[in-house]
This record gives sequence, C-alpha cells and structure tokens, in this order.
Amino acid sequence: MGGEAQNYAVSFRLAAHLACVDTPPGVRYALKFTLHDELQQTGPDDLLMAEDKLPTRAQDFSEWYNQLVLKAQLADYAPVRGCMIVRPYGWALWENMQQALDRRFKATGHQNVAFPLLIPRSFIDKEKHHVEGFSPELAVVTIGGGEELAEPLVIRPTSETIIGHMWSKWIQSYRDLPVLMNQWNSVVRWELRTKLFLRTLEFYWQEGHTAHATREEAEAETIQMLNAYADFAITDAAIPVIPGKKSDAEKFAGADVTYSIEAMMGDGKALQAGTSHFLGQNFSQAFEVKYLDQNGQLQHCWTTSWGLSTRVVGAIIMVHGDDQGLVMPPKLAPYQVVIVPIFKTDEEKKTVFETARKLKAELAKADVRVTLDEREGQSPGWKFNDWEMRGVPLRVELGPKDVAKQSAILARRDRPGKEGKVSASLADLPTTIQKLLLEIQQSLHDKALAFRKSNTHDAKNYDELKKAVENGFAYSFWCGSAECEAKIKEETRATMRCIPLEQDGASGKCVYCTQPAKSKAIFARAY
RNA sequence: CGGGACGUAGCGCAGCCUGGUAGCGCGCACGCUUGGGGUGCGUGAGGUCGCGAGUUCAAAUCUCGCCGUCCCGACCA
Repeated sequence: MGGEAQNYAVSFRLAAHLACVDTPPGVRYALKFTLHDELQQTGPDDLLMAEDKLPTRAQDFSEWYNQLVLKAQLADYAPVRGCMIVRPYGWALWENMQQALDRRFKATGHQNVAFPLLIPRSFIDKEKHHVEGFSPELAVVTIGGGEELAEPLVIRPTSETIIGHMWSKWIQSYRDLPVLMNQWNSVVRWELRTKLFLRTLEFYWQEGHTAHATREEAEAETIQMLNAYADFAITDAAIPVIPGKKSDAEKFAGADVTYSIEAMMGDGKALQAGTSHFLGQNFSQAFEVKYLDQNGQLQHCWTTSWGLSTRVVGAIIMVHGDDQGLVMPPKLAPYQVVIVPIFKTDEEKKTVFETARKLKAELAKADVRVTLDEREGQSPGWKFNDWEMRGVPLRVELGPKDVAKQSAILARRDRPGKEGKVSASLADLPTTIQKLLLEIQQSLHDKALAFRKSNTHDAKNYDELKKAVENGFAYSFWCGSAECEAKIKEETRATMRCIPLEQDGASGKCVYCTQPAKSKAIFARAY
C-alpha cells in the first residue's frame, strides 16, 4: 500500500497547522486564520480542513516541494523504490522543454538517433574511469528468457560505450566527421537517496554524442552545447544559470573536462541543471574509434557528450514556485492561460460559456496554449486556487458582468492577489495576453536573478564562506587543489559547484589555504 | 549501508497499551444549495487492517520473521 504517501502527510498536517500560525495577516489568509481558531476549539480532527494547503517554503522547503509535485499532478511515486511516474501535466512541461532544446540541437546540425537500453557489461569495463564511476550504480540483467545469460547486460546509465562501439564501425575517414548525434531516452542509475525529478533511479533526458577530427573542434562543440543549455535555461525556463567548469572531483567519470550550468534554488541550494563533457580521446581509445586523416595517418577521434534531464523540471519548481504553488514560465507552461467561467443561472452559464469558448478558440489561433475550466461542481474561487497551485501564468476570469461589458479580468500568477488583476477588453485580448506572457517570462527571470544575486556572497575568507553557504552561494578564490576542495566539503557540506567561465581576471588568495589563486569558484550546498 | 519514523477505504488518520461485530475526516457518486478568492446540507458506495508464521476459543491489536515507503546521514556526471 501507499506507505510513501503517509509520512509526508503526517508532516504536512503539522506543516499546515504551523502555516496557519506563521502566516502573516492579510485578505487571502483570512480563511486559514478562521480555521486555526476553529481548530483550537474543536480539536485536532478539524486540521483536516487545512489538509489541501501546502506547507510554506520557509517552514519546510523539502516538504513543500514533495507535496507540490504530487498535488500539482506533475508526478507520483512508482511502486518501485526511487522511481517516478511522470503524469500528463509534468510530461507536457517536459515535452515543451524537449521541443525548446531539440530546436537548438537541430539548428546546430545534430540528428536524433535511438540506441538500445541494454549494454553488454564488458563495454562498461573498457574505459577505466567510467567503470569506477558507474559500477556501484548499475542495474544488471543476468537472466533472459528464463536462462542465465552468458554475459550480463547492464541497463544503460548513459550510452558513451555502446555508441563508441558502433562508431568504431561507422567512422573510417576524416570525411565521416564530425558525427553529431543526440538521443531522447531514459537511463537508470541505482541511486541510494532519491527525490522526485531531482534524483530517481530512472530518469528522462537527452544525451548528445559527437565525434570530431580535432581536439579544438571537440572543445568548441562542448562549449557550444553548454551555451545552448544556458540559453535554454535563461530564455525558456527563465532560470539564470552560471556556466562553468567542474573540478576533477565533481566531473563525469571518463571525461577530461566537465562543464555545467549551475542554478540557485529557492532555498539557496545549488542544482546542476545541465552538463557538457569534453571526453578527449578516452572513449575513442577504449573503443578504437579511429579515422584516417588527410595525410593517411590513423587518428583517434575526439568526442563529447552532453545531457540535460527532467531534473530541470525540479529546478523550475524550486526556482519559480511560491507558497501558493507552482509558477510556470510562460514559454514552457503546459497551459499559458486558463479561462475560469463564472455564472449563477443557466442563462448566464450559456452566455458566459459561449463567450469563453469563442475566446479560447481565438487564443488558440494566436498560438496561446489555453484551457477552459469547464469542470462542474467547483466554485470559481476553488478553481482560482487550483490553477494557481498548478502554476498557470495567466488566468482569465469571465463572468456575466464581463460579457456585458465585453471585457475580462486578467490575473497574473507572478503577482498574487488583487494587484495582479487588470480588466481588459475582449476585442484585443489575444494581443494583451501575448504581451503579458512575455512580461511575466521576463519578470520571472529577473526575480530569480535578483534572488541569486542577493544570496551570493564574495566570500573573502573561510569564515565568510561558511556563512555564505548556509543559505546561498559563496563566490571565492580557490587555488585549485583537491585537498582544499575536500576540506571545504567535509567541514561545510558545500561542494565546488563550478569555476565560472566568466572571470573578472583578478587574482587573490585561496579561501581555504590562502595560497595564490587565479580564479574564483562557486561553493554551495547542492542537490 | 547506519540512525529515525511508519504501513488500517482512493488520500490522511484513530483504534493497538488493556485481544471480542473495523471507525472518523477528506475525496468520490447522487440530490438540493451555492457560485466574482478553497460554499453549505442530506443520502450513498467503498476495507484480504503490508506479507508470512506463531500464541489464543478468538489477532488490526500480543510475539517472531520478511517486504515496502519516507526522513536524516553516508553515497551521488
């Protein structure tokens, strides 16, 4: 049975109760206070009334996240530990992300492919670092068709090996290069500690794989795709990110250099939102991916790989979400606009729906992703809250008074309460809405960037670093030594997130050992 | 893998200590009411009490074992 669901609800109950106490007074919280007062009089059972409220982020960020994913119907726990089921609303968001990314991949000459789920165990063993990195988290198939397999198969944790194997057959000449491929799939890594979207045993992603004739070209590809991810995060997901280089301790097993984009979540923790690896010749040597160059010399290819996963769904939740629930960036939102009809009598219902359906068609025609909430039995107020929780960027409230005036109320999700509401005429609603959506997109990004800035500190010494990573990023000089990095991690639980590619060129003293340091790095506690 | 919590209706819980006909709320279905910020009332459907042994006339309840989930840590491109 759903034991997984029980515990969060236990704490949620408490959380809901505490939320009643902690929430500052205001119009929209009046109900909560009323409930709380009743609770005091009538006993704990009436807490049930508050059960569909979220905990606040300040009170329990982790619980807020867990609840929200389930309540907004983005995903649910699968019957297998650590696995998730992505529900239609969550998958619709992922599909929009896929499209936004796929566009960029195609524009830079990549083609989509599909490699198999099962990989011979021996393939993993061929690249030394890769084995070390992945062995503990492999799922292995040993029986097929009721028979013990001669060679165990692993469920792909990533596809470098099998792709390398095939490339060795396909690539012979410099004329065959570059090879620019990408695949959308899922991979399995046996993680010990899981959280919906952020770390699950199986997760959905894309993995790009490319092979090049020269180191320079492969390095340029690595950076190009890192930039594509950054552009996607900033312009489509409205998430400001820091592109940078990983330390040896944090890089991908098998890569020469790993780059990532790092984002700050609403609790000040860091999340690696995409990675791009320069693999050097590690895999081409292990799998003998070779080509004959213009001079008739046999050369090993230079390869790259890069990936971005459904983890970014988690980032969108944790960056933009507020105490009312999700806030979807308009460019990726499954629904950009929801129309909530308001009526009393059957006659009103008829005219309101007529106008609402017409409006929906017009918006759809203007390429706005719109839904009309035709559910029976729920009051408009209930629907307002429901769609706010689900993060729809813009709500259109349409009632008899509006139809009479040929106008509608627009409510912005990013500006809660009455301030976010304006009246707009029906005639030019599509234009007004398109403009508003762009505004919301921009304001989400700006707000997230302002938040990151205010929680990032140029920590000049170790004490300042310790303080900074309590609830944000420390941006500090680092000498580059693994020892300093390890000590910092051990003593503060903060890891070296990345060395930002953009540096101001100054040099200083390592935040830990005070030895000369040439570049600054981001340190933070991370998901 | 260590520490903690838990598993009873779709969901959240009570019942267990002290064994004796399985309960409450939400949700769901139906009806009325209400509807511009989480309406109110009534009626109704819904459960192998995680699984397996044991003790007992009798087990949701006591004993043992197993399985599973969540949280904290360790671990984690």
